[in-house]
Amino acid sequence: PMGWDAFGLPAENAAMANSVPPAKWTYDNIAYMKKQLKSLGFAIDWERELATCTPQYYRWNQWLFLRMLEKGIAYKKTGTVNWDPVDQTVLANEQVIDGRGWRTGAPVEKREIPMYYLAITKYSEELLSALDTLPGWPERVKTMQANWIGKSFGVRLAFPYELNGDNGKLWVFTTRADTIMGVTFCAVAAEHPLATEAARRDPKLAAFVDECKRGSVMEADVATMEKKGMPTGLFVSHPLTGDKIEVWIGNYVLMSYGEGAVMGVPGHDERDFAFAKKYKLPIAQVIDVESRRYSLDAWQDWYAERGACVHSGKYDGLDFAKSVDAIAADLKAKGLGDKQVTWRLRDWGVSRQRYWGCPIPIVHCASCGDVPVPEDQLPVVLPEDCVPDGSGNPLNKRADFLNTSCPKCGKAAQRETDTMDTFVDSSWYFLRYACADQDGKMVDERVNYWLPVDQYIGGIEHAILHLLYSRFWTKVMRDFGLVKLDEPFTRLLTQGMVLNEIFSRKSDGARVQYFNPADVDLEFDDQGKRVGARLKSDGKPVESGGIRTMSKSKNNGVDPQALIDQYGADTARFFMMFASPPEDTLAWNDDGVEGAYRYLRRLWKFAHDQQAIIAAATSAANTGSKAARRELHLLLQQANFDYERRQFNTVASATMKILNLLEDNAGPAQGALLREGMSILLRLVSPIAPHIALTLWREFGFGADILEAAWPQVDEAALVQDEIELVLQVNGKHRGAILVARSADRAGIERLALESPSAQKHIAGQLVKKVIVVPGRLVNIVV
RNA sequence: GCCGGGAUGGCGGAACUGGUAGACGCACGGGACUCAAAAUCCCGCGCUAGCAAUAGCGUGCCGGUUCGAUUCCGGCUCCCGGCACCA
Repeated sequence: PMGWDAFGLPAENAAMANSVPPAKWTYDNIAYMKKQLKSLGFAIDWERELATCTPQYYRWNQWLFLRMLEKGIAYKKTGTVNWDPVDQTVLANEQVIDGRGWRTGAPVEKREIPMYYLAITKYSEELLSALDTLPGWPERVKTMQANWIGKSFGVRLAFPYELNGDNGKLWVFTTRADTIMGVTFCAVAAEHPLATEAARRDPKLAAFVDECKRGSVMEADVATMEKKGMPTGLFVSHPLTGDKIEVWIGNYVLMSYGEGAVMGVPGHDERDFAFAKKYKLPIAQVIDVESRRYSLDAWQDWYAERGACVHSGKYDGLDFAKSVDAIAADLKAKGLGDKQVTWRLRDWGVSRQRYWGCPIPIVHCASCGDVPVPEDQLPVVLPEDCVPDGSGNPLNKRADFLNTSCPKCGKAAQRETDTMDTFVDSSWYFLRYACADQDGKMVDERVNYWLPVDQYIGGIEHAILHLLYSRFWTKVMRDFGLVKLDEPFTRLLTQGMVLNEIFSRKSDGARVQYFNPADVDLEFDDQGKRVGARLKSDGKPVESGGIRTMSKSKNNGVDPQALIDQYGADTARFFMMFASPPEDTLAWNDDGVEGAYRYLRRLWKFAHDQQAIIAAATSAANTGSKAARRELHLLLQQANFDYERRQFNTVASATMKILNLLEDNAGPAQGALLREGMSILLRLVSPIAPHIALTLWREFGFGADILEAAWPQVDEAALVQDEIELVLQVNGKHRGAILVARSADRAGIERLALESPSAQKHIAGQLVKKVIVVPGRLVNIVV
């Protein structure tokens, strides 16, 4: 996962020293990387690195995983997965949703399987609070992470019950303890012990429990499915009143969240309200908001707002904070509850029943149990000739991989065939960059020099999972003494998604085949309306699946190499920078690439046409047109501002405006302006179109390496003007402009404005109520 | 459903803290150059009315604040990303 940007210096290309514009600018990416890495003090043997990075990577993944097991950061427990009852395999979420032509419409079941987890929740507090130490991260990403971690303050409380002669407690968690007197039922997950007990007594309940266990475990599915429930016939006692409360089984209660049970307050929770309406359960108002009228007829949003307790006995009149305090204190006195902080964040299940991924380094022995693979036997590597066929993990069918001996007792044993989530790999690859040649350790001291990453760039789709896992992994490595970092990424840029059209065709049976848009010809009628699409290779029609995120599975990605081959790297880069701000979603369309190509060719030609003039001019003689020079420095100011805020499309546009300006001032009369303008323009455009900028920079004798040149600075003196144009408005409507002296005072400006013919026309004898003057901007006459 | 984001011409987008909406470019139309084409250059280009000057309307929808709203506030609609096993 190297992810190097194609930010190459030009090869020493003979064509570029020529003043004939080359058709393309090319570069040798790997040669450049080697050179750069060497200059940074790395000695990388690239071929060797490619050949060895994967096993090296597995080795340290596995090594750290075993350390985590020792420290209790990694642990094993059962987890719930989506199970395909037809193929008897674990389903990926994507297969559940759209099938990719594999399992569309297949029944889905939940299944409990043993899995390895990483205790990310041990770091909840730090992962949340450390967001404040990341000013270089976008606010929206920090908000998403904070919501995902989901710290909430509430009360954990118990409903006592007696069952088969034993006393038990049904624990629930609530953020709304103030509504406790409104509890009219409790609901438990199908996997809850009380549900199991109820199912044992009643076959109808057993059938319902089975039904609940079918269906997806995905949060989005659970949240949108129809809420169903059944009474268990079991009762618990209200912890404060002692009233009998019936326990229900609800399909919307998840065993993996909180306690696997909830208290039902239909009076003040929208979901409970709908549930109570459906099953004719009592609904009680126990919170009053500004004495509004409560009605059982329909849900109102204010029912869920915080207010004062009513119909709650001794708690009546108390506000949210006071009632929660009082109720928590009373529960505590009875030993039936207390305040508790809970988190939405769950531990990270890293086991995957798939072939691609780092093997989990565990051996299962009949006598010794789960035995870690000894350090000197790491890495456990994958067989390289496995072919996944879509029916389960192929490692299970590989005797050569599966069969081994127990590291403890030496008897025949089996390897774990689950592999690690690939998010494990992406959680620390950036650390390894700083010490890729290190054979003896996971990372070494160089990491503390190079890291954290100054500027990290990735898609917005990684705002939560990848970025949170990386932060967690870094903190674990820190706590193990491997690195001295708290956070992996100082500044973060989240790109918007690049979308493209999806073309597909149903081939044999249900399987869908996807075609890259580059391989598809579009057909239009005489009005220019799209009428169809055909595959270039066989001329037969293909279907459009809409414009969506580029993905490998939908084969709608774009290879920038095609643009580079046709127009050169500078044009490809300039076009992409110009197309939209990096944070925005963009539907891919390369129609505009011709414009970028034209611009760079125009720049190249203009520079050479004016080369003699520019060479003859001296930079000291700023004798050119004052207005033009002011315009130049205004554009430079704008470009510098836009670079600062990373809005590169308007930087590209500023460089176009500068070329337009210089073209308007071509000729010997403006030699000084042209020289200064060209020197500014080349430096501004150099990060976007480095090859052409560097070549022209050298040819003009500005310096040997444009990357070493000082960044252009605005000459404040050039911005000063003697007369200022102010916008003239009457009643807020634009009615022309007036020209005033720089030194004009407010009264003078008002007079000039009122006297101007345009203002006179629109005032038309009406009474002038006031005149608003915004210095340097506008005058607004209110009549 | 929940969390985050978005909506401005035919298209991508611009308008920095409330102050000339549509910069810059694409596409399109007209012209110059050419035997012709390509390339290049010049002009036009939000909508409606008008020969024009100009006037009215216009930043997803409804309402509010303000001398003035793409920008601020309240309420919606639609679209995109994430929702823990695509990674």
